[in-house]
Amino acid sequence: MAKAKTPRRTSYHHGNLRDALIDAAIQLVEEGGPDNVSVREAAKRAGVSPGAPFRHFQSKTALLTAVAELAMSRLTEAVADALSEVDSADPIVAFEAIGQGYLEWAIANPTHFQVISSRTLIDFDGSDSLRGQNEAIRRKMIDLLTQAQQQGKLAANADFDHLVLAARAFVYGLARMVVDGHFSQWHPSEPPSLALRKALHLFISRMTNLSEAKS
Amino acid sequence: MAKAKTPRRTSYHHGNLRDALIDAAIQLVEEGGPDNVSVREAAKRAGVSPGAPFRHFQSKTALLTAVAELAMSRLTEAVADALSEVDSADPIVAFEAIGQGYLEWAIANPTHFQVISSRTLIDFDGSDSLRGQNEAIRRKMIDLLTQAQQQGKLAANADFDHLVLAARAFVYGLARMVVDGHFSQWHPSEPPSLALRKALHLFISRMTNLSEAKS
DNA sequence: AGAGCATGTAATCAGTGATTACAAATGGGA
DNA sequence: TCCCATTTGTAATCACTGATTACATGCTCT
Repeated sequence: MAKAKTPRRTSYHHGNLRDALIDAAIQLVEEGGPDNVSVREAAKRAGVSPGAPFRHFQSKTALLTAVAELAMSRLTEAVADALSEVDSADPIVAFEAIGQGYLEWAIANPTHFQVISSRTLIDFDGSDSLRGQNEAIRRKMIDLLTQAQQQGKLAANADFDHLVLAARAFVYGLARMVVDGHFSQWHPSEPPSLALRKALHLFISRMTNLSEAKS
Repeated sequence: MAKAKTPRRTSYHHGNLRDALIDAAIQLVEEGGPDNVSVREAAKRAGVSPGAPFRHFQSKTALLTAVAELAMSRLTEAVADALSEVDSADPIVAFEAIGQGYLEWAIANPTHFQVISSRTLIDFDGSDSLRGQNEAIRRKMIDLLTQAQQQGKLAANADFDHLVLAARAFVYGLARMVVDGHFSQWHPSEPPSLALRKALHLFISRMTNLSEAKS
């Protein structure tokens, strides 16, 4: 899938430098995290001079933003896959599946997750793609909660905004704790990923059942 | 409180360079976040040559780790203050207060929060102070849950580890969403901090009440 | 074929973390 | 009191980074 690493090139022009740079940047991200990416190294791997990338990306941030857009697409796919594998009609099960899919993707692709959730490495707000895909997931969550409520599986006065906020914060927090290395020494005998799944299920079942929280 | 910014110095030796460097680094962190810190600039502000800091800190990471240790102490204080202001004997109220204190401190000191929760800028695992203070908070949470259970305010079979994990992930997630700028455009009319408080309260009351989650 | 534009190069800049050889000051022991 | 070892800071330097500029090349369209 990836282009040949050898930067052999016969013509003066590269032909597809933009994509080659993104590929190289992804490779660098996978090798050593976002901090491992340098424009020069990406240029070198594309077999091109250090200044060339700036014809295609205004800044390092722009290059990493392009990487983030690809990564975000993969995350969206992962979430969609997780949803499509749910064989229950229960919207709350689907809701949990989103969290599962998100979490599993983040753990399987920690460096990419770091890229898309950073706001210093990339220009999130400046990318319609990033904002759009993020918002799409959020809207899907609200849809599912709405369905759940219509099916009488959620308190009639449930506050969707707070519920979705809580769910997002929870899953995001779990993912970041993993990615940020907060589980580097993990004493409970249980493997981390299992603990995460259980914690997620605990969270979902507690937060969404009909019993009402006292204000 | 801070030393004079003017690096006027009469003697060859600085006298207190180590502390001055930490002060300068804190100042830089407050001005523009962790990425704004450079050893050279800290040295300049301390009125000293670019190489001098390396007599006191093996690396930039070591300097930022020292900053993190101070920041973590402040966080510990903030949490302790929040706890001492609780005038209820209910351990679950105290439990929520820890979350509140943590969250408020993180929001009030976003850049310091970034420093202590990073694992690339600082050497967390290598600092007894950081690990210790972190663990102390975690243990306090478990103590409170134990009390709650003894007072019959928690399910008899509540899984403390998963509950504490969930609570930490939730609060950490909220804090990071704020710090990472995930609320830069916030559509609901409600101010973010209020929404966070409500979400936290929702979380605590749902997760800790006697009703049992179905496995 | 030639004009114009997109693309890549070379040279250069300022800033970074880090290391080294050297110089200055401090303080304890004779 | 004096001297010398240790601590502490300096100066020079290295390799690397993101970024900009002036220039060279080659593709494409009329």
